[in-house]
Amino acid sequence: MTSTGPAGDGSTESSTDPRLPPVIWMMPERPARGPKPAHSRDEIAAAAIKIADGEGLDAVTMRRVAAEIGCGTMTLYRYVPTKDGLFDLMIDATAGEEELVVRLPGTARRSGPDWRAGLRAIAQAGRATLLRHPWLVSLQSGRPSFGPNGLRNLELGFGMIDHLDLDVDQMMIMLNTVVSFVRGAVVAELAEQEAQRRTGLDQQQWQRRMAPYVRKLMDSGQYPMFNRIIAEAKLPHSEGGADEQFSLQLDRVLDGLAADLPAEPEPGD
Amino acid sequence: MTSTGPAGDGSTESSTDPRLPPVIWMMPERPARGPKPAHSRDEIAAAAIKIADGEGLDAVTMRRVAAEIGCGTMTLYRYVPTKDGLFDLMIDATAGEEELVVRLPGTARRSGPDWRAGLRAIAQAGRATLLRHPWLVSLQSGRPSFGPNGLRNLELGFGMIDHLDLDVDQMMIMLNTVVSFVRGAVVAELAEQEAQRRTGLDQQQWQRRMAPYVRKLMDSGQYPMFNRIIAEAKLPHSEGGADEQFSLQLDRVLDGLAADLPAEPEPGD
DNA sequence: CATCACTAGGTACGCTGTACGCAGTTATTG
DNA sequence: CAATAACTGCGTACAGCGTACCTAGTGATG
Repeated sequence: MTSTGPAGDGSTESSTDPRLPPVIWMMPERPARGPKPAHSRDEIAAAAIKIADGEGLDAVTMRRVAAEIGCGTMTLYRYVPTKDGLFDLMIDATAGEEELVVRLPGTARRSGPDWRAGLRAIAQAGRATLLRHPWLVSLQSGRPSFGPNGLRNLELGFGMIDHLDLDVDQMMIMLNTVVSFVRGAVVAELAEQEAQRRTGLDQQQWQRRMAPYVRKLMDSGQYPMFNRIIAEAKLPHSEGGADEQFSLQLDRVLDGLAADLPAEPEPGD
Repeated sequence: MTSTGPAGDGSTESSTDPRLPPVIWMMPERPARGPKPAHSRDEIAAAAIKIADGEGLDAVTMRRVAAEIGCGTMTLYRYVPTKDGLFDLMIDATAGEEELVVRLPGTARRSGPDWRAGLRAIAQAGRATLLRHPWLVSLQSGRPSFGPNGLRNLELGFGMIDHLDLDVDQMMIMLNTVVSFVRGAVVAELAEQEAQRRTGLDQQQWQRRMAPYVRKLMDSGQYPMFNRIIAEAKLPHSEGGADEQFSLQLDRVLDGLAADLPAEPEPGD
């Protein structure tokens, strides 16, 4: 029933069970001895990302990635312990794309960078990355990223608010709120185009397929709000509007965070 | 290279291409003629959800679901056009779990329900559902839900803020901000346990596998913030604390939304 | 009762992730 | 310098996936 395995409940558990796939970041990129690997993690991640960007996450198969970098399928397993390890590589590579060196002049609280501008930069960079790589959301949902680039970003993020003298839990709340909002907002933005990618349809075809259903719903008269949305909503159709809408919503979230900070010392001299 | 198919670029596009998988909600649940189907959509969705809850989304295969309801594998395709259609059924079934009939006494703005309490109820219900079904996030990322239950919730949501006399775009911004935040927040909450589910490990095993890597990172001295998080953070370990933290963050988001509303007419008589 | 649209389900195909084993290559060691 | 051990590269093979296609049975309608 449970289908977890035929036997072996693993009664004797050593500290590091060799049966478990290892964390990829624990393995050295260059072997201590033996020939130099023909490929690098960056190259592999770039190839996988290129495929995912162009053909969707489902197109990222071990065979496909191996072909992309020009090696045998099983050779890939010399670089990556499992397919999830490949995903870890992709996640961390996208984390490396974000340029978060927003070392702004610290003017506001205490002495330090402008935390609001810092979080804003994190949010904008995160949104840009997620929009550039629509598949990232589904990968990030379900695995914390502890690769070198992810860790660097984490350090930068906490550095943005370090001078506020909050305890770690409060800092995590601030950052998590922003990151959560960004992820959720991008999910909404991507919902349409991601759906059409999964089914392999372009915008025209997707609308063509949905149109009869949408019309049926509107004619039923049961969904007045839905009718208004279809008839009146301008948001989903304007391209540049999304940036502005995101920015506005982000300001609301930052307002909320600012209101939750302990009373700011009087700025006046 | 593209491997999209051997031939047939589909040059002649009729208005409704029969090659496209149909929208499941367009197909009648009961056939007009012929024998009554042995199973219902609700039953199939419930079976799939049960499997996903218990064994993870990867365990939801057509064969497995068919076995669960006691029919042949291909029989399932009599009820569902494709596996994505099964996912649509699961999504809408979870939408049906949410009890949003929070018809509160309208006291605040104009005459209507308390929009803040309404959005709060939506957020709490959404979070509860997502926590009850960890796999839901990855399904929702990438497909808008237009099933009957989803539409009902959409109508209820817009109904919560209808009396505020906003235009449709502004209403969508409000609702999307809340929904986005909820989804993102739950993703953060679920990250840990979802990761361990994907790899089939329990909390103990996951920590055991990560422990050497975490220790290495801490000993490297390169990540001071990471060190502080591991050493000082109490949040991830306290169970009931998550509810409270979510509630606090949600209040921040709602504060931001309230601040963005047009000036409220003076409540004083 | 005959008809025929429908349901149920078996078989088969191309695809996936990956376990395993073998040959070739190179940094270290005697 | 030669031997060795550790490593890379990769072909084969297998179980499991989604699902196209086909056959047989069934029950409401005429």
